[in-house]
Amino acid sequence: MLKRTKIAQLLQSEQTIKQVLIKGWVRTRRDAKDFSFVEINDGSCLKNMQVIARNDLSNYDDIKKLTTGSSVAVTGEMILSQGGNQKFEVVAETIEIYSLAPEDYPLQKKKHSDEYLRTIAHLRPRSNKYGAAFRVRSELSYAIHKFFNERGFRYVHTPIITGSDCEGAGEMFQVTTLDINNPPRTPDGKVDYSQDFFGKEARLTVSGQLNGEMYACALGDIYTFGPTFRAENSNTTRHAAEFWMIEPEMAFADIHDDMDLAEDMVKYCIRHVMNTCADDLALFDKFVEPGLLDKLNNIMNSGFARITYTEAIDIMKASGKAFEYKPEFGIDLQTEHERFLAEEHFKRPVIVRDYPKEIKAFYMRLNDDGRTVAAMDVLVPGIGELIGGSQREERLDVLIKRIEEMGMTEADYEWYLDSRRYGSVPHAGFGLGFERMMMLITGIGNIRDVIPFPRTPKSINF
RNA sequence: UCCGGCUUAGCUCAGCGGUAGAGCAAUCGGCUGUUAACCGAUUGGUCGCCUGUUCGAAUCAGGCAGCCGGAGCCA
Repeated sequence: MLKRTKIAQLLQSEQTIKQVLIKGWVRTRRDAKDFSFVEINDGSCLKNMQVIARNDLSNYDDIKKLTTGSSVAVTGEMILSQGGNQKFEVVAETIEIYSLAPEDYPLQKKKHSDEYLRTIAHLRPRSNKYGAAFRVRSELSYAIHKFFNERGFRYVHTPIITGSDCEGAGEMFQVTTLDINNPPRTPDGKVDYSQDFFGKEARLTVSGQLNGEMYACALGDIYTFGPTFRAENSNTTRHAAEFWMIEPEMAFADIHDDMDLAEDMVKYCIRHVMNTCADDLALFDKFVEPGLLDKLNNIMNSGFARITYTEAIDIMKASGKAFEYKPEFGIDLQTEHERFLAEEHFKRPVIVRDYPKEIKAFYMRLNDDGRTVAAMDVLVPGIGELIGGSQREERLDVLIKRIEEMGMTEADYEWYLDSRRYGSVPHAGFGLGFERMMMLITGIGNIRDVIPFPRTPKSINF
């Protein structure tokens, strides 16, 4: 019994093969005089296998009806192709038709707009561009795990549902089994969450960081890699309500170790994808972002610029450039500032650190100057903020003071503060938006096009 | 959430007051070791929804919805 071989594997062959079995979907068919060319794609790689279907095949009449999108199994000999565009082709001995795609198959043999393909997100991975994107997504995921695993980081699964409404990273989705049309009430008229599934309010996580810190303070170096949710009404090309985030956390590490890790990880991931998805990246370089490969090589081979927030402000002031938001110490860096630094001034990724404490989260370590914290953001050309991280405040008294300063409730963080009560150590970590790295590596400009089924405000199809 | 733009055939768009057009796709036929082949023919739309102005609205006005881009929030 002949076993199926994937096209990606066949195309790596050094020589012709007497008998092969391939299975896939018809991309296009062209008739010649005594035979038909059928291009098969099985998703294993960008390239198709050209199949020669001669008119002496018993079901040739049916083969002539094969339309784009139809599914087939083909046996035959893989020979060197006479045509110039492919090394091999398969001369069919049998073609079994699984299913003919009717004429209303939505993917035509032509270029479609990304907006249209988004409306058929369930079929778009069958197109060249999206097939490539989601092969890259898979390889990039693997690269993340491989990078951390090779460095002795442990993979920690932090909860998706959280009872804490104070993870400090934005609006959260509520999770409840109560009947929202008729919820139980307490005597004073409020919703009685003691009767809800968890006995209290529950939400989808916006970050696993606080949990991750606990595990770093036990296992040493850890990372999380999982789905994250934000109920922000953000309508941009860089935000989604559901996205995947990578959050490493290192015990016995400071802000400089953190920056080293971030830079090493980005370079490692790019290298891995360039090595494993060369054809797919070539497509992006040709059709999506001309110059992409040069950009990626530049990122891999150049050191990331590293400056302090104060230096960044000075650079922008000295540039003479007219910014809409005037650079002054104390302002948050706007999109235009990030783009200026990464794209115009340094022309490569930049890591900015030591931000004013007022514009950063409570858990970031207070610097000796008393007015900045050991936070760092990695800004990349075209994307803006790819990574946000910090050295964490490990001093219990300073941390409690920061919680008070920011008007937060200490009682909500008792379990978190335990890590500072018992064997507290310097530690640091960061958060990386997985889809943002996908955009960086593929050149695809919209986050909706690097997630299989994107969830954004007013949109939850499929 | 704010600002701007768009919504006409399956797709991409033109038409911008007088009752709808192109290219591509699809279908049919022809030609051909072809390369998202080529040539010919055919099919295909209550012009996003609601209200109004007008003798007459795809076209003008108002409202709504959806989509796109930018900004904010951030990953």
